[in-house]
Amino acid sequence: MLTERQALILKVIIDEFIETAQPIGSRNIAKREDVAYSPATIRNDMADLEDDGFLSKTHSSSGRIPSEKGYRFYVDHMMSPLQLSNDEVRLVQSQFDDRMIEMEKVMQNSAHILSELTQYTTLVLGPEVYETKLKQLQIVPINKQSAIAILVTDTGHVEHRSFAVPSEIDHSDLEKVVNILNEKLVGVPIIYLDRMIESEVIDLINRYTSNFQKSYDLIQKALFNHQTTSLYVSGKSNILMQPEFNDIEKARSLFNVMESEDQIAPILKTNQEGLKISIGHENEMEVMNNCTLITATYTLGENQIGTIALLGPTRMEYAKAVSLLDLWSNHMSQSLYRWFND
Amino acid sequence: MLTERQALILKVIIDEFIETAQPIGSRNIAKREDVAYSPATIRNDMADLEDDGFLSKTHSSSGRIPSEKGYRFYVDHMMSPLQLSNDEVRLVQSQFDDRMIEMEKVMQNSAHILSELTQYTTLVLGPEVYETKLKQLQIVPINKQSAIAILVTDTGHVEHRSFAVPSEIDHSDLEKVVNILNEKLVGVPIIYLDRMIESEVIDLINRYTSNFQKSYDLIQKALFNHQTTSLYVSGKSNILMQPEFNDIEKARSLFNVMESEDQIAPILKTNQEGLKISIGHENEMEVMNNCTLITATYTLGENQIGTIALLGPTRMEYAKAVSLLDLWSNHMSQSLYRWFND
DNA sequence: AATTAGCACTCGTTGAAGGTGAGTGCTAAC
DNA sequence: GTTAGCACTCACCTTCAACGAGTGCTAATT
Repeated sequence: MLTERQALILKVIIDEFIETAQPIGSRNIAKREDVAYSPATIRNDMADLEDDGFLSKTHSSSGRIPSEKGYRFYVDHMMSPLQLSNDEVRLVQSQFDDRMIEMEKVMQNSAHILSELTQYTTLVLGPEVYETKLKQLQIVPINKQSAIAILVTDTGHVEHRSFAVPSEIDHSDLEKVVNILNEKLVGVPIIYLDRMIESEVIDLINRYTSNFQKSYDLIQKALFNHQTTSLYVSGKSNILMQPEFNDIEKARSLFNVMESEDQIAPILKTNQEGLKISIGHENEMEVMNNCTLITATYTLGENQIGTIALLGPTRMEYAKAVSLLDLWSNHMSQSLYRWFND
Repeated sequence: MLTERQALILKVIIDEFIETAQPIGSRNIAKREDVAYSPATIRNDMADLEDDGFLSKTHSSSGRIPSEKGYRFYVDHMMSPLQLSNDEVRLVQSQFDDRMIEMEKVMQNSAHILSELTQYTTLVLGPEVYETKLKQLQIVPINKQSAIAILVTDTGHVEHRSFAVPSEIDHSDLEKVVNILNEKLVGVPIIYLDRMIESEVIDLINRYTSNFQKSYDLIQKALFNHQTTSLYVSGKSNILMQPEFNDIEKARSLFNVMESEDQIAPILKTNQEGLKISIGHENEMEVMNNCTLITATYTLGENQIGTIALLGPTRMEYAKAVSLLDLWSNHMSQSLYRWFND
């Protein structure tokens, strides 16, 4: 479809535009060493590329900028994976050493490091709680009126809530109920806890005193009654550094979306395996129409358990972003496998 | 020092400027019902107020804007505490019901609600860990190679870290060590844990097998080896909504500071009791020279344990910000007292 | 037939010039 | 002590012209 020369010109324009954020003119392209054609020739090809929708102009006599179709072609057919620097690779590897590790920290850290390395905003969506299984329940009394309930899952996720303890309930009551719950529920997937309690535990508890029931109610409220989608966002303010957000209104509306977990989480969830790149209007959300979102999934064993994503302007350093995200998600999946599979 | 009329004019200018962010002219002041003087009279007083440093101009024929000295005078002498709306008061109260409660959630929630109510950025600095005492240690094995160590304090703070377990160490070893630690260390202030271990526990552990020592090392690394300053920031992007940050460069530099816990925490720490208002250049940090920071401390019993602050432009709704922060910190202190003192 | 040189044309950007209006300071009158 | 009147200032807006980076088209060159 594209001649070799057209492809070269498209690539040069995209590469330059990614770097400078300025429209690219034919004369500047001709100056490059790897381009051996005159400005006029280049102009002809540019006109063709524009006709075919790969380029556009900001006004009738301006240089060209890539269109979304241009980026799409670039990403699908011409992008050479960037050789990451040794420093970068080493930094990524060092994040996954064998020392202390737990889900929250991994995700937080991932968001942080990737946003540092790319200067884009990083979004990490953690494992759905219901994919994981109960490892242990624990009650820690704080004082006469309050206690903390702690739930640990087999992925090392720790949930905790404190709650008020009515005076008629003794800590030993709580403890006994927790023992019963642990006995019956350890190993049960979090999502089935409710059903399991219904069928296996309720009867057992009802056999005992009313305090047991009350204790159970407390624990139930504290631990089983809330959904957790764990979303970590880092480098939100990097978006401000991009010239496409010099218009402060655009920055404001994008920030508003990123502040809202409800709006972000679904975008990250609807996701096939591997890397996915959504350019400009391929993003459903209107405020992201001048952004690119690259998502990668990570796995625990065979299960996809979460998503990690980079959000930047459509003028994104695709090669670098893709390479990094790929490297990271692979390392992460491998490490999770090592840590959480016996 | 100021005549009554001058004070009135100063107050009107500040009130109007807080609302509109525009320089205020004499004619507009004269139009107000509560001002019975002609523009010329007002102009004379404005000139005097400018001579005394309470007002300034953006250019020679512009209206007046408050100077930092003007705000300072306003805050110290003329600000009438705002009657908060019933909705607001009720909302604040409802946040401190007696149900499930724990430090992290309180702080997170405080930051969130206050930034919603004020539209400024809210910063909450949590209790220094070393002010609190150990309530319980716990180890939860995840699988053969990893376990999670959980530390609970008497303020309901929960720290947890997972760590790799070498093959030669059995979970029963870990458990025994934790038992010893709990026996000796419960009730000890977190800051003294190290010393206490040195003097009381090490000997005890050394009497047992080398696996005990290794187990202890693991736990030590996981739990006792990191400082926690818990800083919660909410509504950072609110700063973007303020017209004084239409200049995106200013917004960028302020964001950079707010992203860095190291730079923010000290500002919140150096703090006397009660409310403190730092206007413009009273803030040491240069990027905050056009901001006002209002900090309030909250207590647990007699001890100040943390700080809660609002950051906005110098043109801040002082009356509302102060009233809300005051109301909130009082409620918070009272609730903490109820929850964490027997 | 493909490439390139030449040239007229487009249009955003910059800066100067002039008009407008909200504001001031000063003086003189009330 | 207060106010009316008036000249003055200056940010802001609009208009206009010059500039230049870029284009498209045509004709010449390879």
